[in-house]
Amino acid sequence: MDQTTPDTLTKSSVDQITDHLYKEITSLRLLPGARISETEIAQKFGVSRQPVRDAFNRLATMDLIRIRPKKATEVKKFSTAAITKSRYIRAAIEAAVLRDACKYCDVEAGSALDSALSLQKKALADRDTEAFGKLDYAFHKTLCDIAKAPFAYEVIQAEKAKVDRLCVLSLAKEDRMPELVSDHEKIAEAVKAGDETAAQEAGMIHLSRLDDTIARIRVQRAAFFDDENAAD
Amino acid sequence: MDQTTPDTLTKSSVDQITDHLYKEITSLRLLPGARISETEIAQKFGVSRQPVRDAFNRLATMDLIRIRPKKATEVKKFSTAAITKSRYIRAAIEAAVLRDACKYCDVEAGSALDSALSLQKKALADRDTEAFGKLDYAFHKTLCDIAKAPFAYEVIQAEKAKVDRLCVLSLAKEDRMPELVSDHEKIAEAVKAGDETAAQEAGMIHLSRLDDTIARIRVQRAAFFDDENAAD
DNA sequence: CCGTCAATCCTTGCATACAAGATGTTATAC
DNA sequence: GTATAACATCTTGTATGCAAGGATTGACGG
Repeated sequence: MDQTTPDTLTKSSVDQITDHLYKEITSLRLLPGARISETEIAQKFGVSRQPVRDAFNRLATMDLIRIRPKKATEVKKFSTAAITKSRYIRAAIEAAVLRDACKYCDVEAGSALDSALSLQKKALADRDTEAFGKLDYAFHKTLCDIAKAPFAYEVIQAEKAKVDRLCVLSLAKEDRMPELVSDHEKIAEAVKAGDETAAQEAGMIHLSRLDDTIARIRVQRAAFFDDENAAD
Repeated sequence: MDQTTPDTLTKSSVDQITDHLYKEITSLRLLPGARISETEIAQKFGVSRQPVRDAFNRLATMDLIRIRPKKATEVKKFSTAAITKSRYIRAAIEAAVLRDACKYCDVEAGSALDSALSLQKKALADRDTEAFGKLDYAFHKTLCDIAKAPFAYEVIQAEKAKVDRLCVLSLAKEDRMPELVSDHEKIAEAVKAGDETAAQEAGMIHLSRLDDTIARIRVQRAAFFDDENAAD
C-alpha cells in the first residue's frame, strides 16, 4: 500500500501516521465525509503538525482524503466517477494479467493457484471474512506473479483499496464469499487450461460482482456518495 | 498532470513549484541523477522551505524524484523495471480503450480522429516536434473520449509522462515522427472500421516503437539508468 | 605518495509560531 | 420569533529554527 516508504526500516513518523490513517479509512472506522484535523491527529500521535501534514498529502495522492485550503480536510466520499475509473483500470489490467497468466502457467503455477484456493475454502468454511479478504488479495497477486507481471499487482492493489472500504458496508459479505471462491475457481481452472478467453470472461464476471454490491450500497448509503459535485 | 490541484484558481506556492519542477524534469532540463535542494529551490522562488518540501513530496509520489532522509533529493533515474511496469499498464489500458473506441466510434468520432491526424501531418511537415508531442497526447485523449473512458487518459498521461522525458534523449526524434503518424493513421482506420483486432494490433505496434527507442537510449546513456540498485 | 581520520558543510525531518480565510455561534436589532 | 451582523474559533498555508545524520574535503601520519 505504501508507495513512498523508503528503504529505511525505521518507519518515520509520517509513515506511521500514513499507515494508521490508511487503515482507519479503508476499514471504514473513519467514515466518508468525516473531518480530520491536522492538530487533532498530531496530538494523538504526540508529534507536531508537520508529519501529519505530510501524511495527509500522501493520502490525498491516494485519493483517500480531500484537502482544501482553509477548509477542514475530510475523508473522501465515494463518487461513481472514481469507481468507474477504478473499475476500468482494474478490468484492463486484470484482462492483461489473465492473458499472460494463461500464457505462462505451468505445473508449479497451477499448484500455487490450488493452494491459494484451498486456503480460501478454509476461510469460507470458517466464515472468516477478514482472512478471506487477505486471501483475495493474495490470489490476485499469485495471478500477477504467474503472468510475470508482479508490478501489475501494485496497480490492482491500489485501485482495489479505493473501493474495498465500500464493500465493508455490505452486510451480506459472508453470503458473497461462496460466489467469489467459485469465481476464483473458474479463473484458476481457465488459467491452468491456458484458455485465455475463458479466463478473461471469468475475470470480468468476477469484477461485475462488485457492480451489484456497489449499486446496492449506493442507494442504501447515499450519504457516503458525492456525485453532484463535479469538483474533485 | 497535476493530480492534487484543488478547485482554487489561485495556484498556491506548492502548485507553482510542483509545476515548475515537473516541467524541468520531464523536459530533461533537470537530468536524471541531478541533485536538487529544498533550500536552493526555496530561494529561487523566494519562499520558505516548507512549500518546496510539499512540492517534493508530490513529485515523489509521481515517481519523478527520490527523497531519502539526510540525503540529497535527486531526480530519479530510469529503471527498466519502472519502464516495464509503465509499458504494461499503458498496453493494458490502451487495449481496452481501443476495444471500446471501436465499439462506440461513430461519424462524429471519425471526423475528430481525422482532424487530429491532419494536425499531426501538419506538425510533421513543419518538423515541429514540440507541437507533435502535444498532438500525440491529444490523439490518445481523443481515443479515450471516443471509448467513453475519458478517465483512462489520465492514466495514460501519467504513465506516458514517466517515460516521455526519456525520449527527449532520442536525437532521431524527427525521424520517428513519420512512423508515429503512420501508426496513428492505422489505429484511426481500424477504429473507424470498428475492427477491434486490427486496432489493438496497431496499438501494440505503436507502443513497441518505444521499446526500440528505449533500448537504444539505454545503451547510449547508461548513466541515466539505475538498474543494479534493487532499492527504490 | 597514499591511506585514514576528523571536522565542517550540507541535507532532510521535526517543532513551533504566525497569517489568512472559512465556519459556526451568538448577540442584537427589527 | 426571525434575520442579520459581528465575533470567536477552527482550519490549512507558510516561515523559521533546531536537531541528527550523511558527504565531502582537508589535514595528518605512515
